[in-house]
Amino acid sequence: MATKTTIDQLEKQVGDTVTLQGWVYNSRASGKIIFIILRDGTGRCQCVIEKDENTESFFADVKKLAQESALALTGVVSKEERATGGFELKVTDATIVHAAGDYPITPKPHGIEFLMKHRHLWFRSQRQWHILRVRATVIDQIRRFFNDNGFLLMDTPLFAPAAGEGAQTLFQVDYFGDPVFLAQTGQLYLEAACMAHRKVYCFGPTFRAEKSKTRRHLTEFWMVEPEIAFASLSDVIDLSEDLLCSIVDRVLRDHLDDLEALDRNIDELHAIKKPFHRITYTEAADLLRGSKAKALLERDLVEKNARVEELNALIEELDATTKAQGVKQWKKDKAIAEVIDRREERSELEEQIRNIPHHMELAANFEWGSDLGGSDETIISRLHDRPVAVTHYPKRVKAFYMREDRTNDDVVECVDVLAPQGFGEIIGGSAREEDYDRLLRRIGEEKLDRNDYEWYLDLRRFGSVPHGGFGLGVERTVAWICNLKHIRETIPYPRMMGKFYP
RNA sequence: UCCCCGAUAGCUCAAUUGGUAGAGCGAGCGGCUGUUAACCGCUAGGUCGUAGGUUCGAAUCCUACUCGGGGAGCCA
Repeated sequence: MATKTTIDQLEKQVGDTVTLQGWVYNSRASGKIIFIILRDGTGRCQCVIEKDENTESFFADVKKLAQESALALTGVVSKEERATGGFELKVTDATIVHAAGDYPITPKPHGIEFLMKHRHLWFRSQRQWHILRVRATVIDQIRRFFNDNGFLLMDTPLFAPAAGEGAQTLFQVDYFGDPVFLAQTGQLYLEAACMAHRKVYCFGPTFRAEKSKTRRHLTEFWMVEPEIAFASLSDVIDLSEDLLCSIVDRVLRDHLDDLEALDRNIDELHAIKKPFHRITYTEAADLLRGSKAKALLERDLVEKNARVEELNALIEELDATTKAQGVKQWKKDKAIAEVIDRREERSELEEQIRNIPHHMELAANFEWGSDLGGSDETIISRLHDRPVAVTHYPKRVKAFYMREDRTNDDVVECVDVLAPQGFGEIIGGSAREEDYDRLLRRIGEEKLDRNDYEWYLDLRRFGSVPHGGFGLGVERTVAWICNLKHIRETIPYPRMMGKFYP
């Protein structure tokens, strides 16, 4: 009797007769031998069926199975260098669990619209499988980090009566006839909770009705928010460093194979160590206006133009291959697929090249007082090899609850942590205003309705202390760690502007 | 809300620039004993996003709309 096992256990079972249950990832057959790449959720394994007296009863049926058909295969495990994964199952028995119909996602290139429509099937594909494994570990490490460091989980409501920050970007829902909003942060509730439990965090989905269709935005995403009583801005930054380092270390420990499959530069991740760079907004503004930023963009322009030339030549060459006589079809297929990729790269570069002069202008003419734009963040993060904590933004571009700098009323004690390699903001946090009068004044200045914040003002009436925290976006973190161009691949079912299927 | 790009077979793309709509993959049938996105032969598969316009003639040119992609603003 063969024992049931999974593909991730095969290295301990060489020589044994085992049963694998899984799905046909790909299959190739000739007259008397079938190669099935079986995937079982834990990995992929090549299974070989040779036609003989043992296999005759099912050989023809298995040979006909379409991609993603489900089956159980029994056979002897061997080490096999020729096979993907390094192991092979020589099949002696097979049970067809379900013969699949015409599976839409073939092992050929597909467009993003098609893949998104088939997200429920797409995440069976190899690359998506690796990404979602890393996501699960990132989330697990976040929970562990806080649980192991004395933080208490405090769930905050998803139905919220008023805005946390700005009301324009909230989803309104009908709550038994009353309008309420889907929460875009649990922070205010956490501030109350940290006065009861000192160190707390919340972790859950959050909703933003921002009308942005970019690679960095989802309307529903996951955010973890810690909040600590008796904490200064510097304590908040220390915590963000420790958290990010622990996430990166854990992923490097447990997911090297996934990162390699995703073509992630591992050295760049190994470089993520404390301390991060800390600069003030004012220093960032100087940096933007300075010669380093200018030189970076000028070099960019030269390099990107050179790359476009390179791509032009490459595309021409590949095009010739696809049209040449006597070239094997699979070589043409590969050339066509590469042409598509290279053209996409080229059109992206061309857009970037078009934007660079504008970005240079924005950076060179950056005025103290305005918020850092996306291109500004990219410049700052690319001028550093580790994450950068940018602190002390002008008061008027930040939220009302942020603590005013007691030495300079124009700025607040806040921090944005920018991921390296131009990935941009993954953390936003601050020390919170603990002074009753100052907070009340800020509520007035922002023209918020004081009545909505009476309970929040209570926190400044009864044992108010300095406190602070931050929010970390899970999807942006995963995109950075996995080096993904687009955030939509970091969550099983992405919700974006105008998209909620499947 | 604004700017740029796109829409042709189930999928990914061609169509000599205005002159009879084509290939690969996938699907079906047949062949092949070590394949790595296997290979070889045959078959089926189309209201060229929608609606107008220009023209002897439109997938191709023009206008509007719809949908999608990328970016700006805003943000994690």
